[in-house]
Amino acid sequence: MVRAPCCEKMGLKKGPWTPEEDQILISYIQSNGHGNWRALPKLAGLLRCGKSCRLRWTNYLRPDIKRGNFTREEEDSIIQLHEMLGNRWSAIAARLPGRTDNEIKNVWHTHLKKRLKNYQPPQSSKRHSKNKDSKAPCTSQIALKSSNNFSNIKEDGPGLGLGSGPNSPQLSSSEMSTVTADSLAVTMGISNSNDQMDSSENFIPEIDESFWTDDLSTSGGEELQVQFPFHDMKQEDVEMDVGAKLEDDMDFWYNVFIKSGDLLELPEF
DNA sequence: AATTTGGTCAACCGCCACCTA
DNA sequence: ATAGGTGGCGGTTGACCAAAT
Repeated sequence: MVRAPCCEKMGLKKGPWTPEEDQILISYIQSNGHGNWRALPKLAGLLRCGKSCRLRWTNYLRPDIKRGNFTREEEDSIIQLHEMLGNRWSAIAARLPGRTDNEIKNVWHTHLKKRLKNYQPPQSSKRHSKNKDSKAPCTSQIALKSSNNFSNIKEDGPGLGLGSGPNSPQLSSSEMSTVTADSLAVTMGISNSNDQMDSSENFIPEIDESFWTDDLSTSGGEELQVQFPFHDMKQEDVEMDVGAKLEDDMDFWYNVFIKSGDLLELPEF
């Protein structure tokens, strides 16, 4: 298939938008809507390609866009959502009213990655050596703070919302599809089995797309254990949260038990 | 004061999925 | 079934600015 040319035509302007162009675009969309982005610039009298117009509108001119710095709460939400969704910026943006995927992506790369990087576990911690790869997710404190939320976030389509991101629960997709429980009983625990984390660099298993399922009902009484790693937390924080002293050879995971047949309340977005 | 370095963010690029004929 | 058109997405770039040297 031959790709349609975009912005290749000579005479189409590129680069920053001027206030005049903005005004033209706003006026046109306000009175005509944006039925066809490709046709829009010509109809509106703009020397831009449709793609550029759409981007400008969705990322900057849309009336419902919230300008200004991100609050701490918003940043926390982004971290948490990124933990679950990975680099799916549009999915993250859909959960943050008034924020665009581009904006969130920028904030992630400029602020939040740094913020998380600074969150180093103590050198003496055993898990530290296991997590030498900086690419490994390091936002497990979010799971600690809000493990209940993990079970209640709805994906684009119906599903458990336990996340297909890099730090997703340890479930095979086949297991997951049968455990579309209606509710979660979230418990917390510590595992001291070293086989939770193998010695490979990326010990968090990947979950493929089939992880997500439309099947929200299930019968049977099986109980499935889902584990959230929080290997980057400071040991003392984990101990405080758990309310117990941790042994040196313990790995740091939350155990979440899903009981099928119960009711899972999904938030509305 | 001039230059370099680093951070920020708007915009672009290329790919992909979906829809329609 | 296939080609072409379109919108959407994520990665990347580059202009701009402020701080550091």
